[in-house]
Amino acid sequence: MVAGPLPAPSGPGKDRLRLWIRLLRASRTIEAELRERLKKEFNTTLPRFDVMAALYRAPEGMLMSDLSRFLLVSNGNVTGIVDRLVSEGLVARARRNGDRRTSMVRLTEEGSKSFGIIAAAHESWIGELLGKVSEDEARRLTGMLTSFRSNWEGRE
Amino acid sequence: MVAGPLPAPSGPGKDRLRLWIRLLRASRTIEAELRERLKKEFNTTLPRFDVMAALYRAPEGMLMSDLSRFLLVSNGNVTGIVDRLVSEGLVARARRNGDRRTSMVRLTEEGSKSFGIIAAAHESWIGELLGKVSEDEARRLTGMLTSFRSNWEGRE
DNA sequence: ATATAAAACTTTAAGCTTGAAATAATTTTT
DNA sequence: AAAAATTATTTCAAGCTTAAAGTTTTATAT
Repeated sequence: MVAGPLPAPSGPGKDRLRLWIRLLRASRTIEAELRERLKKEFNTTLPRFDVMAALYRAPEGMLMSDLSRFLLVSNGNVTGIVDRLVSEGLVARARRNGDRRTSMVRLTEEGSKSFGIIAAAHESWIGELLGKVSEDEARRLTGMLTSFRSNWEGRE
Repeated sequence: MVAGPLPAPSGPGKDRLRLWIRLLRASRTIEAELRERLKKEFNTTLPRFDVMAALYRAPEGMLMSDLSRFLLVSNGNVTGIVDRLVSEGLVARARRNGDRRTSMVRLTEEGSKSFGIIAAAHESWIGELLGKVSEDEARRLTGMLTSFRSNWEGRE
């Protein structure tokens, strides 16, 4: 029994494997393009952008653990990124009276202004990069991915 | 003109932005789970797995630049990962007579055996993690992502 | 009240990642 | 043939990433 010269994978489960590979390649392709443009146009990075985007939606601020949960990255990771954003004056940590273990992290005035500009460019880039996906197709795909997410969250 | 307390984004282009966010979250969620299982079950990493998967499909070997192009990562990155795989005895570099700048990289006997085992587990994990996506839906999604890719490759 | 456990973070070590600079070999131009 | 340009790869510095271990503070149990 010989496998032959690399036939297209087939059999039960292969459709899902193929889906995963396509999904991964699509997101890596777009991610690479965004990373490059963020660097070139605004001298920043995707992780910094992600943190700022999360904080932009939360004017009252977020805990480090909120950030880490929301962004799907580890605690220690967020510490480093926030450290750098703080040293650049884009983000501030505010000690809390109630619980001295935690601190509220939020955008500074400058951070908020800066993010607004970058976010506008970011949105138009996405429009460009996904331009060939019709609005209708975009909604259908989004729907499928949303149902994936709720299934995921509901797993034991 | 006030933005209001964070309404769901709407307007032209918002559907594509939302799609991108969902796409990114789905792939990060799955990636994190795979990374954790690869570490726990086989004491390896996703980048190592990716390199070995590419080499598994190419018994005759691949150039470093082939690997880097195929995996969508930088040249220097591949150098490091291959270095580690070589030091673990899973991959070998073979100098070529024709062009002494390049070397053919391929799986060793051990690497190939090891990858076979890991790949089987990997495929069943994907089946499990995407289990709620029906085979039919998987094919539809894959089709959309494939057309994204060909559009992408055809852009100037 | 004291000890124990839990929670929120930070630190650390190892590895991944990129873009840019450096090396070395090959090809093209003059 | 010598010089210049190109190609394939590695090295480097800076930053991202994780899991695990360590700190400090708060909550719970005895």
